[in-house]
Amino acid sequence: MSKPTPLSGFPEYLPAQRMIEQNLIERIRSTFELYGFAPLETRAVEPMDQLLRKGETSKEVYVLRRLQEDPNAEKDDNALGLHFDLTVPFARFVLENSGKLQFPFRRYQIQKVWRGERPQEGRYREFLQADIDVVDRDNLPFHYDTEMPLVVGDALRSLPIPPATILVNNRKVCEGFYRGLGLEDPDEVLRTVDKLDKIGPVKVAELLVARGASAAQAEACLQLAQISTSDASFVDLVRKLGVDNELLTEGLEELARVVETANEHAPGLIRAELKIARGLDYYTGTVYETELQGYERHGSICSGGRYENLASSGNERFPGVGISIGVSRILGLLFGRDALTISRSVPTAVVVALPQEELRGRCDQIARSLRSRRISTEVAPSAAKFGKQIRFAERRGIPYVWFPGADGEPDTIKDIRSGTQVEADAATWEPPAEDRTPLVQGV
RNA sequence: GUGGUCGUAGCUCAGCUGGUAGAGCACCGGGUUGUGGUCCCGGGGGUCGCGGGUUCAAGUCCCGUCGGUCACCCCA
Repeated sequence: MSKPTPLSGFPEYLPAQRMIEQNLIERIRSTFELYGFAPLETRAVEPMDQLLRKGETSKEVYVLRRLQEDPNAEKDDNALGLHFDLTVPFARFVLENSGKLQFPFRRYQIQKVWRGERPQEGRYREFLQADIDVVDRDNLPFHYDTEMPLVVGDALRSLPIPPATILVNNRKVCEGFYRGLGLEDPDEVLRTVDKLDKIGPVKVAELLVARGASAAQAEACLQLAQISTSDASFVDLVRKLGVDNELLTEGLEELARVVETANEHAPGLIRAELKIARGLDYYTGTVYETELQGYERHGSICSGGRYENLASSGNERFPGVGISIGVSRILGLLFGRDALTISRSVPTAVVVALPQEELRGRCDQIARSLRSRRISTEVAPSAAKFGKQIRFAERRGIPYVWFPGADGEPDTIKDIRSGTQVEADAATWEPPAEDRTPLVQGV
């Protein structure tokens, strides 16, 4: 068998990187719980009709199929697909368990998702998302829309990564504005305007006109899209464009609340950016996007929004709002620039040197004693020369080597970074707090 | 899914218009009968991503494929 090669879009990390990933996940998780979000995990698959319920993303869904399924069977309406986000499975879960949940229900979910897209840096076919959502029965108070950026802001700021800015918009602003202008197809306009950064205002205007807008309408759309403020001053800027529409007014009011709340609790975190659209078509109001300083061109690292109708069946309706941190994207981008480091490639804090194979039992006892105080310890693999045993630790970044004392002498422990070696008792020795676990740092 | 670009030792790369593979670092051993990181000496390691074609001869040309990356699409 020839040497296995990587699978495009399915990244695998070495232990050092996996420890960094786990470190970030843990910080995110604890922030989510700090805000009272309850843990949830849903199965990896959903029935296709659930996944496709909301749109034309079908091409991206990986379908699950048995190798030996009957080729003559009639086409399977219950075919399964891997979920491509965590919001749709969550909506299904809420409907399925609505009788057992208390509302408003807030949960977090940190899981892999799959999309059949062409991979590139920061874009994968299998990747990890850390998602929070709040849903309520019938009506979800708007203040949850203002809470989402605060939670995610705290989570992101707890990570050793560059500063992030949450960009926020509201579908009602755009739709109301376009309708107020007399444009028929707000979704189409939104899609076009969303390309502003990539193709520029001239091309966007051309496209809008090509799709039936007048020059004046196109110009107004562009003016709206170019509004970007860190406070609620965008409201006046929009008003000056002279479009009047009820939905627009409602959207402006909502968006202003999101921005003002963020500025009150987390200055510098948020920016109203009236050109962002978000792809997923189930968003109906607030939409979030997040740029990471220095990595703006690689797209959003954290997105979400308000969905009014995602979870509904019959006369039951559970509107929600949520946002998802793209853990894999953040890692991929930062790893690509060596912008995340870890102090060692293994969890081990102490290697117990082995003087002779016959003393392994004694070394195991030392290790057990250290482990009983939660100090990660391993015993050297063989009774090699001490120089080699020290090198074993050094290559892995392990900070301490423990030397059992020869015939009656006390044990000693050596900090191989400084070279200092002192007497130590396995029953009481403690490492400095910063050496207990590998240290993850941004560069 | 469409198109562009790149792919030589673990890493960074050299290899002229085709003539049967090299450097630095890393790694291993010895100098140093047991405490590393300096220095000296020595060593292992590549079917040049993979497959096919052209040619007397291909890392070097052509095609395909896989992988990385970029653009489109879409999006974490």
